[in-house]
Amino acid sequence: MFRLYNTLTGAVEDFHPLEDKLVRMYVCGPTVHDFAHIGNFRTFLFTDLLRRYLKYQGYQVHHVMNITDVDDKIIKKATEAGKSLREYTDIYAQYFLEDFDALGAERPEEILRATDHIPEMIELVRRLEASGHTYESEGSTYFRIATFDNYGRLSKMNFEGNIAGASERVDADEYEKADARDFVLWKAAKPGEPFWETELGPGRPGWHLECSAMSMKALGETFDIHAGGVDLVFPHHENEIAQSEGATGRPFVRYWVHAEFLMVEGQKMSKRLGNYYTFRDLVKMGHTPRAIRYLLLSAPHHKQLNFTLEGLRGAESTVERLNDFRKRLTEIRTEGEAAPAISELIERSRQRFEAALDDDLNTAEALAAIHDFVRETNTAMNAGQVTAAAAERLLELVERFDSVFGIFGEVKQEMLDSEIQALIDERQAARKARNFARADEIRQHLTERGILLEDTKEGVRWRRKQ
RNA sequence: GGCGGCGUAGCCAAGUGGUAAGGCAGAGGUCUGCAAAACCUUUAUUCAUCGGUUCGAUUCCGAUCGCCGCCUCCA
Repeated sequence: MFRLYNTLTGAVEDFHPLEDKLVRMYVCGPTVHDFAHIGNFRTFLFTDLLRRYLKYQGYQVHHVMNITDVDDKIIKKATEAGKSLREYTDIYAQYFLEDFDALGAERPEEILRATDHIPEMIELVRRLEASGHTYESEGSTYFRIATFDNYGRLSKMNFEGNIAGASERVDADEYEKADARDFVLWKAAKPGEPFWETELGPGRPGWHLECSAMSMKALGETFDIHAGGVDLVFPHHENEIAQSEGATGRPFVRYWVHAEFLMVEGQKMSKRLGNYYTFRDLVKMGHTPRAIRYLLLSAPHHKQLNFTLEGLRGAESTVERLNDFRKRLTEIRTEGEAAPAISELIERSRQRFEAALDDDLNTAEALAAIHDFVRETNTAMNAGQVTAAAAERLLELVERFDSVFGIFGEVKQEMLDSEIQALIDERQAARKARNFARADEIRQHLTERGILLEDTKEGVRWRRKQ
């Protein structure tokens, strides 16, 4: 039985979707104003693993992800760049999807952009108005928290203790709100900023409104899973619940799942500390998308993960080993029946793998099952105990494992944009060079192609000739 | 100030009231003309510190130290 930690109830629960074999899930996607960093991708790779494991278990998954393409930061940057909102966000939305693909994430069934759903958002605000949850102030429309009894249930916030700190922020806020916790549904247009002319007046949507409107449009008023990073629990997800349930009077989401923060070298990632990495930064340093994927998935989503470059180098080795293992299995030609011990190994490994993932997606334990399986299979292959017939069954299990993790094998070329592909090609050339480091002709071969090799005590290093 | 999480070998990290998964790195070995690659074996008397509960605690409780998150845009 698949069990998931539900932030709403604070407990690990058996997972039962609303509809027998269909899972409806919504993931809060990126705000596209810059390249996404690896912390962002930890969340998206986690939700990718979640959708893959649901499919592994035979569910059909309807996975929706939004792209936030309007907010203060985007407006500021687009203006600076002299581009329209759409022109500007198109660029970064495209980069995001390229990175997403390169990391081996499966595309959600629907990817929705906020600015394509203004009418749905207006409609939602109208419903909230009708049920008395809103008020208008200086052309903006706000949600009145006092009208929603369950406010704070998801984040378990103690608002009493926060009042002092909160009131200072209210004074500094540029909008007039009746209560510090009230949030904006529809922001009045400001001079020089993009706006939509609607029945609520000229303006643009509040961030929280986007997700409520799009998720309910795509998945219905009540759906199974809503996921995102932990930092969205409050206020974003709390506000989504207020908006959605305030409008429909029905439960909004059944399982709230949150991915914990990614730490970098023991600290919060920040540009100031110089530990801020985008996916492309790491690729330019010579790392492969597969290893980055492996590392980001290697710890369970409910715990903080400490990202280190040493760990990433380790992940490179691990992923290469897994890839070599699979290749080795495909090359077995020995005839004969599969030995009973092989069947036992397959069954035992599969059960351990599933038990680990059933337990709130314990990826560390599931990977341990894979590694033990790899080692035992290698030992059997060394002993000549694996026939082609056995290898075929072993490979089936590898493919089953990989349908969830996506860490064996290489990324399909067509999924990568040319810049990323060029960097990976160099990396693979370098790996070959390392394997034949003392073979002069190979060295010369690479040198002619613009890759310089230099010997260090850690092995052969490579760099591109300028 | 309010609320919450974490601290396990050089690094990443799982886990449990009964005596420490897995990966990387390191060491040894198999194979190989020598290497490389591949593969195997091995590596924490110990789980931040100090107390307490218990027959027994890394696991429960308390204190201390350290790190982190949310409360404000944020994956």
